[in-house]
Amino acid sequence: MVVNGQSNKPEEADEKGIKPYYPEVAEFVERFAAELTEAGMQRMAARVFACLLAEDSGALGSVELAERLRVSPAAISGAVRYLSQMHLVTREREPGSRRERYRVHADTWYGAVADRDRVLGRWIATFERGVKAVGPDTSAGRRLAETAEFFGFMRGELSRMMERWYAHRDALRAADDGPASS
Amino acid sequence: MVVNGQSNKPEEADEKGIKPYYPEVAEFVERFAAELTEAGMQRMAARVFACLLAEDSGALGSVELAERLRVSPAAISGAVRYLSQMHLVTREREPGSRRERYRVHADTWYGAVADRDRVLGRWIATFERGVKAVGPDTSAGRRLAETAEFFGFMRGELSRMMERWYAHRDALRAADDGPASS
DNA sequence: CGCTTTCTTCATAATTTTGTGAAGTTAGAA
DNA sequence: TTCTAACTTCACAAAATTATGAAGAAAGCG
Repeated sequence: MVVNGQSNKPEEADEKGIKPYYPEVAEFVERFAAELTEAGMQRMAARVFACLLAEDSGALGSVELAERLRVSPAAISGAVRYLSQMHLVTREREPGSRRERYRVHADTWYGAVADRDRVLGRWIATFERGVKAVGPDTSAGRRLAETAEFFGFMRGELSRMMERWYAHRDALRAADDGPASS
Repeated sequence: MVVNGQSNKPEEADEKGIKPYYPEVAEFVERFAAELTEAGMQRMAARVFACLLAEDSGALGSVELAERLRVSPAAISGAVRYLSQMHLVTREREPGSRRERYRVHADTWYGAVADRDRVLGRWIATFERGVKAVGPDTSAGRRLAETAEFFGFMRGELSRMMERWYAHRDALRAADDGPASS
């Protein structure tokens, strides 16, 4: 039986040409997961997410995730539920297989921003109630009203920002694909 | 000795004209705190922050916060440390008094955005290491590089967004102050 | 039609976070 | 100088989160 699994070697496939799960990759995964955790994401969810980001295929099943993160497969389930609620990961199932795979998309961040949009909506509603509670003509009322206004502004800006990002990204890709055209 | 303090009445100042800590205000505080918690903020910190937002003066000492939140003053300390690291609250001390007060600013959000800026910086660095770890010519490497690019883009956009916000806000204020000029 | 694989759910255990009271520290007041 | 008011730190208790193994369910395979 494996006692503590502290192997410092790749899990499998030493010389396949495809980079397996080397220690440096694990280091990236754990570091970014820690940063996400610090920013408020659940720890396990952060680890799963980082792990998927660093995976060539961008998708893994729960068994593979459990192996890489040295954690029981059951622990993956809750993490994935959280991530899919956040629209950071989607579930997919290859036809003809029971096995589910969890995938990060190239434009994962679109989902995250869309989610932020809904969150902002709730916050704005809460602030509007708050203004009523403290009274609109008080200092606190003005502060809360302005905060609601700020979030509303942000919400509008966010979608436009995403449009600009896509334009920016496409420009980058064009530059990468055909720099020899000059 | 007070046994459980479950009073449903304002803490003080019933008819002073200034609205004290009415139940509706507490409700706003708890609701918004819950939403912030859900978004990843520590619970106690969220409650303190919401409480300050709903306070007319925008500033309170730890004893007052402890009263309003029905919590021991010691619990305030950690929450405030967290909030000031986040640049959501600043400490101030009236000259000639030992008492510290914790304040939210009118433009609290500027600090939050500035903080986000630093966080994004760390993330970008982490992603650049990640690209090295998986290899720049792999799918994962391209995904990580693009993610770093995305965060860099966001970082730039954020500061411009804040400028637009201030312009927007000033326009609103002008409209509020002098709508009779037509 | 039952076996195997894979995910989920559940109860429980372990860990981490959060809250508390008490003691310590510091600044101003008498 | 000594006292008081206020915050902080510390050790420990309470609560919440997270991880686990086992049992259950669902889809394909033989």
